[in-house]
Amino acid sequence: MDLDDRKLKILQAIIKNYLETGEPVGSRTISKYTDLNLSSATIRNEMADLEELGYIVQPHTSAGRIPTDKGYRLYVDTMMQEKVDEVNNMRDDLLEKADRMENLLQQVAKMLAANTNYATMVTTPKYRSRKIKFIQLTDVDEYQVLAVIVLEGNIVKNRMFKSDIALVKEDVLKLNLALNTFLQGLDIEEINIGLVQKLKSQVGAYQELVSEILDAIATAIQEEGDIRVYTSGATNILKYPELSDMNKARDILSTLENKEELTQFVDNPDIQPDEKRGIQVYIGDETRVDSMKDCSVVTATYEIEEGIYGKVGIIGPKRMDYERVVGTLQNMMGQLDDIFKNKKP
Amino acid sequence: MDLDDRKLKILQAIIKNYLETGEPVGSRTISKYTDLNLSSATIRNEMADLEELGYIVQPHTSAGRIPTDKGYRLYVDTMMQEKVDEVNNMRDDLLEKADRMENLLQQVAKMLAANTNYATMVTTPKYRSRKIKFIQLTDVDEYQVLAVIVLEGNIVKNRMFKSDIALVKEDVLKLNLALNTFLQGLDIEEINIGLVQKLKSQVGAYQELVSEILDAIATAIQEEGDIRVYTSGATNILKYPELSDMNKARDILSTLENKEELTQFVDNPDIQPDEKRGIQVYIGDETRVDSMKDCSVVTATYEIEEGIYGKVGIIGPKRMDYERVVGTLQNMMGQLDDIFKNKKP
DNA sequence: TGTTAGCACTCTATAAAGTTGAGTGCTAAT
DNA sequence: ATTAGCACTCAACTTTATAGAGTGCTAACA
Repeated sequence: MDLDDRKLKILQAIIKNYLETGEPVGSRTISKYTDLNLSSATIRNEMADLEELGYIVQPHTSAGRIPTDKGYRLYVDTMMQEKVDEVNNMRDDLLEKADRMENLLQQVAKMLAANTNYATMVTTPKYRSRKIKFIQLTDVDEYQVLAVIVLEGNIVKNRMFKSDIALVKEDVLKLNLALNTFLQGLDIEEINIGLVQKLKSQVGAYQELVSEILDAIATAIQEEGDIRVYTSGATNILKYPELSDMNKARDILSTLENKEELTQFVDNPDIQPDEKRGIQVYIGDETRVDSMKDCSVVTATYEIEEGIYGKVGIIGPKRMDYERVVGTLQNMMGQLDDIFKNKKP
Repeated sequence: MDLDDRKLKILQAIIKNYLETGEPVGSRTISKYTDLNLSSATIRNEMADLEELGYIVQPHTSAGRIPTDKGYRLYVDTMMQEKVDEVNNMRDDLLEKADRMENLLQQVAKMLAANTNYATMVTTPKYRSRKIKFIQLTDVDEYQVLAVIVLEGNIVKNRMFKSDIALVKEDVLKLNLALNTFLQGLDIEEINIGLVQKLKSQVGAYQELVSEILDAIATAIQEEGDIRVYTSGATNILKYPELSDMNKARDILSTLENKEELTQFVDNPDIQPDEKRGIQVYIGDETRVDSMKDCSVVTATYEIEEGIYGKVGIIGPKRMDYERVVGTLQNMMGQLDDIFKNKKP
């Protein structure tokens, strides 16, 4: 027995219907609301076959059928016809409110959540190594100095330091110069003890301050390498009865609140032909997150420059409206591309 | 009929028991588990009185009693004996992980949530006006310039700008000087059109860049004035059956996710004698947040310097463990005080 | 006069039993 | 190969019964 055209059509009808209603779909429904013109009995026979093939199951003997993960997978891979979503003027809204990367990403999460009625996540882009572009020391007052650290890619960090000894303006300038000559263009791994010693030998009484600054630089680079995750619309999860079971809901919401587990969508082993903006669909267990075994996650990849990318994800029930979600995500990725391109005129 | 000592003791016993169990408390329970040595019948009589006085109610005829908001209020105001919570080594943990204000506050929210099993919120401190301490312009490359804006209180903001025309090093220096001479020490309201015109007349071809920078300064100051709210442990709400009703839970969680409504705890009209670190308890409707009518919120005030303060809040069911929460908060406020004091040696 | 034992009563929560209806699988006829 | 028809199943809902926690009231007691 194999999956002929009619079986495929019936399966599609079942899944479509289930996506809308969330209720098991019976043979009569399919018989009535498709143009196949088959009686419910025939549909029943076909359904029995589809069940044997593993695409659908009955929650219990006398109920209709619901799709299995395998069924959803087939649907997503071959039967879905993407809807292009009219997320009009999203870009304008985005630009208006967000002048900085972090805001932008948070805004993206928010808009997607509002648009889809699912929970959303956005990860910060993942950089490989980051080199130091330059450091600028400024004396704020007699005992305080501000260090602005600019990394490759124009990532700016600033830290305030307190010195135990009163600062002399010329010393600060000298320190600045010393730091830059030693550190400019270096990566974090390249800052070794020898270098630190050499640097310290040149700064006289300010050794302690320099230590602090070096630490700060290290953590700054480190933390820039960390992936952060923004989420939005977590409570949308509660709109879907099949996820509103108190325990499931708590687990999912915790996962969304804690965020750690979400980073695992970034490094995905299954690489995918790229014509679809890196859109990936994880169904149920495919998410590899235990609390999300009743969810699906759709992720898309945005790239801010060659090889530096992050993920945008939509988290909803398995019966989420995949077409719309994929459409919305593709649209959003387009908007983001525009923004990132426009940023370098 | 008035609230004599015995009634008070019984009320206290009822509330204590209800805080623990969350179940209506019957006369027999009180008769057995207090040292009053009264029969359940007597307790019943007293309970009837307490009900008439409005401190307790029956959810239905044949059930025990639960405290009303008025009952809780009396308890919190007069009967509670604060437990000092041993939040040991919290400070070390805090300092270790958080080198910056924002991180610190987020960390505070997280630790409190972990410690109390309730949801928590922390607001950023509320500044009055902020004056510009100095601005520092640095050319990053030929077309880009970095502006570091330092506000009074050592708040540092940085923005990157693109210039349409190639930047000349000396021009950037001049621009820097001009900006500082005009803007240093000024508040946002003091930057008027006349001043802007004068400034622009001195910067030759860079008028557009200056406009952008001024805009950025304005939004930087503005956004520093905005109160942000961090929350943590939102899902703890779901641990309490009386809040786990799907609709209540959704509403509460949304409120916590959206955060806007939470800022209203910052500006509190009821001022309070300060020996208790500004701890306030809002019971049910007192929160003035509709979705939280079944919750209580306990807030404490931290002050980073004279007049500049923010709030830390714990959100839980009405039957939250007020003693412990107040204790924990007082403790935490102590730790924060230490940290802020140590910051200026 | 305050306290208490005792009893009838109330009402929720839980369990048990009954009912309904959507949906199935199988068989026999087309 | 398709379909009408029928017996069967099972979750979901409704109804009825039962248990028990708790009350209010009364009358007796110290």
